[in-house]
Amino acid sequence: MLAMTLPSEIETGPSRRPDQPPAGAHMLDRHIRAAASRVLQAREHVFFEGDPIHHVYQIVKGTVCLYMTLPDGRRQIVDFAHAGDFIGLGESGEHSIAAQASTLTKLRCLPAGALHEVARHDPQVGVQLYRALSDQLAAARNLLLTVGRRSATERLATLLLALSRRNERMGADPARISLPMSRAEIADFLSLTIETVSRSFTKLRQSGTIDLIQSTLVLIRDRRALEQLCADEPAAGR
Amino acid sequence: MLAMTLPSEIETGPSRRPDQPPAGAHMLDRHIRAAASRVLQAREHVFFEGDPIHHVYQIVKGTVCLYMTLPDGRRQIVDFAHAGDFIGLGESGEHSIAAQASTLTKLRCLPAGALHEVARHDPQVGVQLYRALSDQLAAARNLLLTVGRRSATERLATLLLALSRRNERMGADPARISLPMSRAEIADFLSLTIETVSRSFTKLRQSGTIDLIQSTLVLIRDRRALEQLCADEPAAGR
DNA sequence: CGAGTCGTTGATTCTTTTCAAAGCCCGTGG
DNA sequence: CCACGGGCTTTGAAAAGAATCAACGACTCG
Repeated sequence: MLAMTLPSEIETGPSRRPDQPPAGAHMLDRHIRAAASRVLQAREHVFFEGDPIHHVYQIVKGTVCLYMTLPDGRRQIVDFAHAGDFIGLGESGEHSIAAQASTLTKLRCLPAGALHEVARHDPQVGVQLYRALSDQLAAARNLLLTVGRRSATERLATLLLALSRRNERMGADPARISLPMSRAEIADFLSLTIETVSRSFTKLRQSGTIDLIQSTLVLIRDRRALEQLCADEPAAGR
Repeated sequence: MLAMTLPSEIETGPSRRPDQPPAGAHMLDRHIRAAASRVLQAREHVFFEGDPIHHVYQIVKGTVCLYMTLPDGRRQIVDFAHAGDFIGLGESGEHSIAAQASTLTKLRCLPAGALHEVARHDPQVGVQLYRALSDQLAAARNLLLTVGRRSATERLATLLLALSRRNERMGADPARISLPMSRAEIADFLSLTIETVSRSFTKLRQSGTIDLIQSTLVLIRDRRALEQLCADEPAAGR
């Protein structure tokens, strides 16, 4: 198992500036900066179901899909992790889910033991991890609602709108969505088949809701219609 | 394993008694014991989607279902909370899900602010809440796999086996399952209709896998068959 | 005992899956 | 530079599974 990082080692991070705040507000950032990083090609795995847990990872760049499988091969993607997100949080012993890069991805590797040790001593870090976990719980439950109760087209609309909103938050064009995942991944995320995903794209295109510039590049033409389909919030004052 | 709590900070809690144990191991329990409790009849709500967050609750007795709804009324139950479980963890601002008692239920009410304050000062408590949240995340993802990728009968088998295993953990008869929820709740949990749930029960009964003593009391006759249907673990050495 | 809720069963419809094949995009190699 | 091959995506037709619509039965509570 991994020993606690010594304070001196914390300083290792590249590009630290001396004007740091007094409290532990950025302790986590520091540890992350000090961590080893790892680059994965699309389709490479970060870890598999059942692997012993060594690290918690933070996505620096790219998209990672987290999935579970049944023995007969049926697969359910339970989350897509994007830049900034943590994966492997809250697990102990061995991984209960697998993580696979969807695109070229860069990760920071945080030794799990050390991270939890830090969290134990530094409430700030603990709170940060707690929040991250809460967000993942909320995401899982939202996906559950989508998969359990929405139709195929509604599911796709929900995904597109989520990606659009993500663009918005990141300062990118919310009407132009570059899909970081394949049809197969979308299918396994939305609990559909690739054929149904494809047909749903076609339906949205034919209804004028979206444009498909390429199979991986979507333009939202009618956001209202998309929101109507998701119907997650009574889309009132927007 | 766990870091020592700072003795001075432990003293902060309200209604502290002098016979406290040395470590923070029972801090959370104590706060819980000191908390107000609340009794709800079946179908009463603990809180609704959108309610401001005042408390985190721990179930003392009974079963609470947590659900989300779409504006048109479609409902997805995302979890059933049983005795010992926390509900309302990880939320902030207002509740994103609703909580409704399935049976006569007793809760302990923990003021959310105070609890988080304690967690901030006492890593033991923080870790406990973190674990509870991790468990909920794992549960949500498992349910996602079930709902997304299993057939109707498999879903029901998965639920029955989960309840059976829960009995096992609690020292009750794993072959005798007393369902604390209605068909409608099972349907909304497994993303089916009540008719399909009923038909799945019938199928399991007719295949000799279970007995239905009453609509709410199930006897497992062929556990192997049930495990086969779930196929969550290669059911090898069991 | 009657009303009402909850659960089961049946017939039909609908959505999605499955099976099958063609089209498209892209990189490779001639 | 263009032809070829392979994977990914789209489209079509048929089949399966679950939902819907409808009615009946069972249990519970006044």
